[in-house]
Amino acid sequence: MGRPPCCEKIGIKKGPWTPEEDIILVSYIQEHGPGNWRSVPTNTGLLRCSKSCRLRWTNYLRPGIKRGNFTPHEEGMIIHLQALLGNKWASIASYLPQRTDNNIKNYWNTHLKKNLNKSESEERSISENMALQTSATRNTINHRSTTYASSTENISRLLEGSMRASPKSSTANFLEEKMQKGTTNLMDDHENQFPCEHVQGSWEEDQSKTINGDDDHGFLVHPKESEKNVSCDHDVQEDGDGVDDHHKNATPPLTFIEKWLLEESSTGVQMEEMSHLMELSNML
DNA sequence: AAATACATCAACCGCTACTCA
DNA sequence: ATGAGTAGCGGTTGATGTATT
Repeated sequence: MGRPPCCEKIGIKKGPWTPEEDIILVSYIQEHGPGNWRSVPTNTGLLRCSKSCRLRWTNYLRPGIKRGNFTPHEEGMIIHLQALLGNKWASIASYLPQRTDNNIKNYWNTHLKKNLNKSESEERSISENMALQTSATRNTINHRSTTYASSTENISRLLEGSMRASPKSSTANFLEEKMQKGTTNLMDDHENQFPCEHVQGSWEEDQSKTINGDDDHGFLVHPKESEKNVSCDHDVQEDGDGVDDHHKNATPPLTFIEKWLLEESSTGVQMEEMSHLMELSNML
């Protein structure tokens, strides 16, 4: 028979989220943690379906999301993981915890796929392709310098706007209070309030490590700073999703991957990634 | 300066997987 | 064992911004 989609309910709003809605959602998740999305619209009064709330959080508001330019290394990771895993964007995203699956998917479709096809037609080697793609893509995206480093930044910005525009809501007060207390670093709260077992997916675990690590706390990291942490602490969770039957179709050029990773691994970070990739390749 | 084409990405849709009663 | 409900994933669309003519 089939259940009607939740979004077909009357009165459910669609389209772009407003700053006010973002604030409400963020403050609710601050209080209750992500999960139980069904109850979010009910408890917040948001005229959005649970799905939309979840997507908004995971793709945009979630702490630790890095926006803007993909680094050459990230590009390389995506290209090779795509070759390895196919269009398993969520799995690929688990290797790049600061990027969302949606983000990676978009980037692949708009930049990498195109360049890859072009390159393939020129019958170049994969490593040569990577160099080409890297420089080409950098040229393409450099004009877009909107590095939207963290969701706190987003929220504080929109908060500023909404506070100027409208009388303070209780949620706005809640957030502003946090900011003024110097705990703009919502991630501290996030850590306190979202213990790892509460959060789902691989990101949160990766993220909690990233957040706990070093001196920056993930949330208010300067874009440049956060870039330094790209692909650090990739404690990839093999939750089964990452390695599935899709791989059977893939014939990954593992030697290239290994070679590339070795070449790239001057930072040492990639060694860990490589070991994960090797694990994957062993399972194929 | 205006019109048009192109690029980007947030958000939606529909499907599958998973959980639980 | 089964079916309903929910979460998550991947493909696609549409709004918006930017470049080009």
